[in-house]
Amino acid sequence: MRIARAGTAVTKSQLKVLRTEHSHRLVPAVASPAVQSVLPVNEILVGDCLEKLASLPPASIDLVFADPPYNLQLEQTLSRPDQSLVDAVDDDWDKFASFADYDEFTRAWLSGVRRVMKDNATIFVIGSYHNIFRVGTILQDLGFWILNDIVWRKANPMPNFRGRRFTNAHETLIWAGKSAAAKNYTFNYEALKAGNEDCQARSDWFLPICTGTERLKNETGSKTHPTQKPEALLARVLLAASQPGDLVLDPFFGTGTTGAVAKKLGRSFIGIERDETYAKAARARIAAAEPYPDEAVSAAPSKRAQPRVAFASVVEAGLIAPGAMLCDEKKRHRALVRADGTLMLASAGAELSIVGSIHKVGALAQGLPACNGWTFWHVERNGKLAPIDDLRTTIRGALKVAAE
Amino acid sequence: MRIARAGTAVTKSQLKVLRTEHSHRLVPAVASPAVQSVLPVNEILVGDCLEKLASLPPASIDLVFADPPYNLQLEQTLSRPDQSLVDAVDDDWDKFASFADYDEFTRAWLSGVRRVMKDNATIFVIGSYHNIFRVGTILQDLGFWILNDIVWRKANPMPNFRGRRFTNAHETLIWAGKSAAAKNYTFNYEALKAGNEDCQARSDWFLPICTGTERLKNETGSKTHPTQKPEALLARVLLAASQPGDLVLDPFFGTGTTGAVAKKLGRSFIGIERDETYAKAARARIAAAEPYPDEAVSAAPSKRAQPRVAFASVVEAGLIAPGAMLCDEKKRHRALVRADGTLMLASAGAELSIVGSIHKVGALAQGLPACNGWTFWHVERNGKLAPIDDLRTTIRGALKVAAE
DNA sequence: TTCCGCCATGAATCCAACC
DNA sequence: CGGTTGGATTCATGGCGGA
Repeated sequence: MRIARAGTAVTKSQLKVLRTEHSHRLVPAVASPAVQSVLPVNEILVGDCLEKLASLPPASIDLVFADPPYNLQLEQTLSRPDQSLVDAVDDDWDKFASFADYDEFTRAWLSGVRRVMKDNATIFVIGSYHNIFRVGTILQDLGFWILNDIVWRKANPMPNFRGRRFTNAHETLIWAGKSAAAKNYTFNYEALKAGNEDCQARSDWFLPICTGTERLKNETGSKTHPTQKPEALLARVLLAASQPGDLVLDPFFGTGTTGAVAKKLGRSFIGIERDETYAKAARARIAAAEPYPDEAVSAAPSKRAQPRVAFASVVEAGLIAPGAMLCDEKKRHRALVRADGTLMLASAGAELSIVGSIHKVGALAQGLPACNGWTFWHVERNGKLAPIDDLRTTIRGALKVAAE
Repeated sequence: MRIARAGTAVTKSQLKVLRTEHSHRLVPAVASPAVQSVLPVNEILVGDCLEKLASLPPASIDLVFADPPYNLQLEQTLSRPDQSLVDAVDDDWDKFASFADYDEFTRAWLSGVRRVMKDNATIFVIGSYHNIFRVGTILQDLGFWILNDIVWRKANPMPNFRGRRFTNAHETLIWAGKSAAAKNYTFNYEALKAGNEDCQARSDWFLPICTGTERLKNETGSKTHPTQKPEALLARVLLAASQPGDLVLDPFFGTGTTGAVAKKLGRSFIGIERDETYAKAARARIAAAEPYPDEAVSAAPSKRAQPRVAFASVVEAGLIAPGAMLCDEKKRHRALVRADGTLMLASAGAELSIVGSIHKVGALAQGLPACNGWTFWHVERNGKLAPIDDLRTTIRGALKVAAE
């Protein structure tokens, strides 16, 4: 049995699961020993995704992680404010002639993946607004059952350089079961809760993007793959929805983040990748990966820093009303609170149009280069002046419950 | 003209936009004065969403906020009641049929909404993983252009009682323009940034759900509407993507959160709601809402809206004399001011014939593809270097006085 | 050795007015 | 309508080199 062979440190409860699967599903699926023997565990299949999927036996996979092309549809170049050029994803593999073409491609690979999933297997697909809605629709149309959509909030996203949209600071993962009937999928609820300060794991995850030494580079020092995912993201996926010894399929393997994390966490993997350059880098990477000690294979609580609070959220929360007046401690300067969280300086007789952040307006009022608006501006409550920093403290108390 | 009436402090460039829209779109659309006169500003249209949308003139709306139904099993507007999801989860045909019904409904109302949107209008649609993927796909298929997907992270989501999934702690908003060609949509970038600690606004928003006194209750104490959205969410939408006086459409008005917030923020609204009970609650709520003071909601001055000033007029005004020398902040480059408002680069020993605009010469001096000459070039005054942007500010001040 | 400043960079559907 | 020009625009992090 390849699956049993590939597993490491299988616990009693895990054994029970394996046994159950064996008796109910694996046996019919692997009636032909010839087929079973070719299940390429911990290997990278280099070639076309659909062909390689078709070569795998049905109902053999425990978990799927898929990072398909996003179909970004970029048409121009983009420069940073310092005139440096953004290194965009312009690879051929991300180009599709139309939404219809992208849909056809998506339907094909998702159908192929669904065939090789065990009935209680689940799938994660990651994407952005360019493609994720199409992926989600097709998942539903094919009979998958969505369990959650999950938001990967990026700690350090690329800014919006032209100031014409919100900073695109997240990507979306869809987590789905093979069908609505499959209720006995793996979800390590207790472990996730224990690793999250005894608080249920939420559908929003806060993680940095992949940079630094984790980011693979080629000989010339440029990135090996344009869209390498952070290992922390894959770790959270595998820890949440698989057990040690499980077999994880990644049909868009790239440089093998899924494989490296699977090895570290005591899972097996099968990767499909059509680009030999990526596959080669993945092989070297996975060979160098060291499995963690068994007892370390559990979710680790993440550090949390003091959350940054915007003055706009103080206004939104109703702690101070638009139109209210602020002043400094000595009542020498006054400013009006606006609905969007900016201030308008109320200078005697002068132009009333100075509008800006609490910090900027505080600095302008005093003629200083900078100012901490939180401590400079005060609000009158019960005849006493209190710094608006007190309002921030209130907000932080509420945030602490849920924010990371 | 309702639109001009509603506008406040219309600038020259805005007037031009209005004129363009008037001549190209509004006039043909409102050929019949009777139709124009019935634009039901600040009213709630009680009835079928599609019918009411069809009664509105085309290209008349500045911003749309839509919170469509997504519970297939309870949705009565769908042409076929759906029992298939519960009873026959394995039946792909039934499943497809019910999704198809939802898709048909979605395509219908989104088409109706698109017709009444001005070309530079945008739309926000909110949903969860049950429906948002289908909404996003249909938005794209209808020609809308997605600008962002936005995640509303809930401060206090309902816990997951079964412990079989991640706590569903967010909802998704899709922000889209009417088409990819429409680039001049409203996005109050600078105000959002100023209200967010001078840091550009991200695609993930953290807000509490609607509870407490904000939550409408009926006589028996139960909630009036099952999915009432928090006003803070609507406030952020309106503050980000509309201007005071703009007309906001909400085709699923419910208990009127959009209308109440629009009134408070100096926007107009049109609501469509088929349930008279909800509409009645909304009317009372909006009547009780108090607008914030004008100066708390007026459009924040943005650099983009400032009138253009030619460097030639700075020279003409005598603020800097022909023959004067400019340099960059680090005194690495020097250029001579010419009487016609062009600069001549003074490179050491090399050809002196490089002449061009402040931007071109700045770019050439640094070997960059582009440069903002206003902030790059400096002039020495009283032993200190000041950017020539200061001179532009002086000119603009004079222009402002002359205009009044 | 440590600290500080400078520089590079990340899945990006990223401008608008004028001639 | 297309080409050209004006000029507005960035956050967090890691690496590196000099002090």
